Amino acid sequence: MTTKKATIKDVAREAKVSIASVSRVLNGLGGVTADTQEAVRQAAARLHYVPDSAARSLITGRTHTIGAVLPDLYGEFFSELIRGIDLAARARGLHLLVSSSHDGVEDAAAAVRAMRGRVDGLIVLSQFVDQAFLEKNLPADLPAVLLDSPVDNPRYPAINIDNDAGAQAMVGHLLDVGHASVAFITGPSGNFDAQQREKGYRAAMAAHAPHMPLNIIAGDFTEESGYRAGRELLAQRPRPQAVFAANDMMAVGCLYAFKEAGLDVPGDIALAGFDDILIARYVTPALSTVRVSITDLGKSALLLLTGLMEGKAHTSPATRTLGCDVVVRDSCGAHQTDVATINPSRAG
Amino acid sequence: MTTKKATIKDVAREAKVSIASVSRVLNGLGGVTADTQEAVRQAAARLHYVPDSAARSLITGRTHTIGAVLPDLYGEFFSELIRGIDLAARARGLHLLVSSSHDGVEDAAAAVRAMRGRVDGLIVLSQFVDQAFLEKNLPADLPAVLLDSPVDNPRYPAINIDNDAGAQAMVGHLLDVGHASVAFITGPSGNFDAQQREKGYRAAMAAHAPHMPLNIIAGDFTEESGYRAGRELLAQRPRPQAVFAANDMMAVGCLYAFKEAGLDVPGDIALAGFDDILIARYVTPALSTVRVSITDLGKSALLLLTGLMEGKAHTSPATRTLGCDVVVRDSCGAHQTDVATINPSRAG
DNA sequence: AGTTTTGATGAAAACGTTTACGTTCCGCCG
DNA sequence: CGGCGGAACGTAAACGTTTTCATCAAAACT
Repeated sequence: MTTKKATIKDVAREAKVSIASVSRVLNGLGGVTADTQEAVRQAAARLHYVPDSAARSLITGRTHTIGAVLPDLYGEFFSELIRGIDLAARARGLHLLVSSSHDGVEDAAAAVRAMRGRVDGLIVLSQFVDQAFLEKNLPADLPAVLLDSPVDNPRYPAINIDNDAGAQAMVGHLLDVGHASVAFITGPSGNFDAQQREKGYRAAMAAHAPHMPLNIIAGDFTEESGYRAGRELLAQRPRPQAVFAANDMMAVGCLYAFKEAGLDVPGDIALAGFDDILIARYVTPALSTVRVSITDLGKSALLLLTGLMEGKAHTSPATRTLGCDVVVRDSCGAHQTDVATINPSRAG
Repeated sequence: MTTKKATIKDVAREAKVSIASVSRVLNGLGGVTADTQEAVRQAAARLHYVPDSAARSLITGRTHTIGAVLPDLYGEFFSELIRGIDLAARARGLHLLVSSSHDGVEDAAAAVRAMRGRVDGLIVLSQFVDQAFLEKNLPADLPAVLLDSPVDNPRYPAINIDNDAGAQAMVGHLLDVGHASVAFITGPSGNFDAQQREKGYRAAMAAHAPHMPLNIIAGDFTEESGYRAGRELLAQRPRPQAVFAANDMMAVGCLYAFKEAGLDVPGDIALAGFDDILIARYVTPALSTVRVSITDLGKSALLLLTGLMEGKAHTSPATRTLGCDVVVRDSCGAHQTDVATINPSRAG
């Protein structure tokens, strides 16, 4: 019973062949007779041999690992994203190195640099990442794809959620159902998603209700800020007939403000959010929202990345867009439950 | 402008010293004059030198990476767990390699084996993992800690959630509040958590209501199974006064079955779950449940693992237990909202 | 039968580090 | 003044692979 770990040499000795042949067999390179194959396989099994990945990486220059740099793992969004990435990575035999929980530019930079040499490619989602950041911290030879980023550069392909179209569709829906005045609760000012959703709100209002004044309240994506925004809206005279929050958590906060005031949703005031987080289905009334398939986002990112890694560098456009679906539940006052696909330009 | 990545040799040449000195400076090993230090530092900066981690791992045998093997990333539990692990790992300068989404024994075995050589330590959470599995797939020299596992062996320290005490406390609470008959919805039969929660239910009933017959319905942790169990319970005569589901998702499913039947919760029937998932707070009525700090679980696991990696092999007991808190909300019929710490034996 | 082609195999170089071991130099003590 | 110890630094071995190249036998041609 050997307690040391077996190396390729041990297998070679055990199988009475050279290390080259062992390597050939185990990597399926061919040029080996069936007999030696068998001998090597058995020897390897007998010794419980597992190739040392460090040595392999050193010589091949590949790690079979991809890295994911994320701002924080908190909440459903990131867990779903990682899950999507991991699922797709596993299917292609790749490992996943995650690095999250950094809340400053320096933190993010360190995370990206630490990936150097450990991964074959990188998926980056961070509001701190812009063109300059990448040029400074990203090794030139490391393929990377950006998520949810305003950077538009062929060297760094990006996948974005179609926030604009999603928001437009939802606002359009609210207006269609008969709510004349629609208020909007924004996300944090620096957030790219939040900006685009606001843009969509403005565009939809301009298109469908050009005569109505815009009604925009500041929020920061937290439930708490949604609650505050809700109270603010309640104080308005006349009260808006519908409220569209830039994300679901704020919509939920808003809902609690309305409930607290004794209002009936959607009877007295309609409400809608964005993201379709799990909770949306479970609050009362169930929240109408805009769904984005986060798992798909992760999957698309990985696929795009592996494409890059395999050398098809500039065949694809710099930026892709992932469509959203309006999910009509009870909170918006349209009585059927239905899913309408808004933007069919799904990436992948 | 060199397009190739710089190696230690390039730095040595640039600084006009030997590679050994470069290594010494960059690793802070001492035995170098201030002059050479400075020269090396500058050369390294000039060339944007970053040590190759594969080469380093090969010679040192350390990767500065720890691996997490999980069954699936779906749901809040795993996202919180990973977050806890990542947070603690980052604080100690360790990277995190995750491997999830495997649903068979073979899958799990492959995942564990693939970690060989890539990580310095392993955190494993999988219902497929038992003593034999570990002996077969885990390299003898790889430190590992188990999560939520029945294995009790000093070689594989484990951290478990105190499901038993948590379940006992909740059932005790339900009885205390005045619900004479408490039914229980089980989890999947193979699941360790589920088994322990059932054990807790039985123990609490035996202790507080020895005359009452046990009322156990099968479930599998899904919302759907909770719904079915709820309908089954509704058909019982007499109807139980309270229902304790082995996890929150089933409790939610159950809640919908009750609502559908027009029952008032907790007026007509009380309800409680286990896990304190995010949704628990948002359903109506808010769900009473047993909270376990999953982030702490991840953190404790990582701390225990680093302890192992640093050689303190057998100083700690084989199994630790992480306490739970009963969270009283509206669904159980006790009117105050309150958190009571049940088991103060927190690991860490 | 002689020559070429083919295919299997092994020897050895290479990857970029860390580190054990020499070497050199200098100051110090006896 | 000779030897000795220690600090600074360089040389080279080692880590475990993959891969190129040479070798060799056998099969395939002429």
